[in-house]
Amino acid sequence: MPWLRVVEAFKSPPGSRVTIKGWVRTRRDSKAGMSFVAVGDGSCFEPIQLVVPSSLANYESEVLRLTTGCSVEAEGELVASQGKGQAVEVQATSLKVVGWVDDPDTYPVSAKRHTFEYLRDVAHLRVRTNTFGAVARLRHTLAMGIHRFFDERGYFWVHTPIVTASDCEGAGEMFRVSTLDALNPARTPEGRVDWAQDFFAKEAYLTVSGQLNVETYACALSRVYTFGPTFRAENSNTSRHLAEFWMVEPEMAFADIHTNMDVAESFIKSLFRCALDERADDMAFFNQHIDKTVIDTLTKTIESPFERITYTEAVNILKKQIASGKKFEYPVEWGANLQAEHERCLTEEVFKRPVIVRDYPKQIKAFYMRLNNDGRTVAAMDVLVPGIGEIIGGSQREERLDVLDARLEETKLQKEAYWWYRDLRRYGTVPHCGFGLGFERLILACSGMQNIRDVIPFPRTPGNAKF
RNA sequence: UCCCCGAUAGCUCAAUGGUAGAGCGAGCGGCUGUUAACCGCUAGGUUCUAGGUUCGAGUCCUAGUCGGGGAGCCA
Repeated sequence: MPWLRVVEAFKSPPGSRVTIKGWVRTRRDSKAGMSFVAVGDGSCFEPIQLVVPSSLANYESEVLRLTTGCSVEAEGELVASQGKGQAVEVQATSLKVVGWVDDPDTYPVSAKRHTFEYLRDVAHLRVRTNTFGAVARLRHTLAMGIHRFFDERGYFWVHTPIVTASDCEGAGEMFRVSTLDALNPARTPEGRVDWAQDFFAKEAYLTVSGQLNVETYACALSRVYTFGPTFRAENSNTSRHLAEFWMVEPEMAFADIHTNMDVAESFIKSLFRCALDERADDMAFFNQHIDKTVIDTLTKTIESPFERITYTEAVNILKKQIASGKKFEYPVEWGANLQAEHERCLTEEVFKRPVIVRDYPKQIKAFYMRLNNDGRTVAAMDVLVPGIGEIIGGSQREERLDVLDARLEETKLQKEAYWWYRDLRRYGTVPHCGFGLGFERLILACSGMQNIRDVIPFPRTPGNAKF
């Protein structure tokens, strides 16, 4: 009898003889001489119902003792269901218990509602719930969608390093990577820690971005992207930050900020479409139980163009909002960073759809962003979406060596440390651009989930690296 | 890191400074082609930790730990 995943069983014709393997979700007994056992194996949202007759030899001894979480292996015939609630079910001819649940009373994910906060403490078991199973499948589907999007457009996936010994990565606290004895490190004659004796013979860290590395590949392969884990040692305690998260960073040669915006917009839309088309079962669940507007939001986002404005226009719009009575905690002033409340106002109240803001004052952006002709703004862009805020940050890169050097000087960075980055501008430089998309923030947007800790299997945050 | 809120049964939550309760889950029984099943019974507690105030603290005070919401940093 062929072993079918539940998702395959649902697609098989009635009369098929099948083997199902999975975990018990619920059990209901009927005095009509049978038990109904819902079994899920994670292959799709819906569990499949086994109809287990009381005539089985182990019915009294085992089937009636099944509880949520037990693993089972059942054989039977796929039949049209006599009951409501499911089209097909398995009329079981045998049911073998593979693994019991030790103590059903304390099984952490019993068949009842649990809060997400509680489930984070049992992250090893929470994926057995409806919500976390759906998130896990959506996460996979979006990851595959990302690779497909770029593959179809001729981008090459570049595996930029996780460990970086070049201190070129700029802003953001980094995690140190070291094999020195923390209690008794090698020391220089002056008594300082002697990093020359460390594993990489210099200070090393976990990457905060693959961008600088991937630029080198863009300046040879033309269209490339990275997709991998990223680490930030910031003490951020919010529902939108993780110490370890996944980031997608495309980088394109012979392309300017406008191409960058075009790619970012079609990228987001493509992924929203991917979620709706390929995870319809899980999306229906999210829409019903997590966020009743999520499918509508994704659909509308796909159908309408993103708003595109400059930072200067954004400031003017926000000032008009204030003039007509809108209250902000922080002032709106040209030259200052847009606060979360300002970004939210733009995307949620003024335009009510995704907004791309570009051309920010150079003093609030990174050294590598291309200086505009006005001499005071750079070709940077942020994509803001309702409910999440910033989901993408990117820019056209400064390809002119003299301008780059001037910016390095302005921001008090050491030219020598960026020697290979500067080489790209010395040898056949080209206009190029790219952006970074927070993968978990994308999953938040697609699912309607509220907390970023619930869309990654094992979240790492300040003070927490359990599991 | 800053501001605010919280921690009581396996889970979600009640309890005026005066005998710690309910719903769900679990166990047992009943009923039923069941499906958030339903009905009855039973078990289940170091009230986060350490101090303090009080005749008496789940409740008030102090410190800590953990969690949530918001802010900053960003993706």
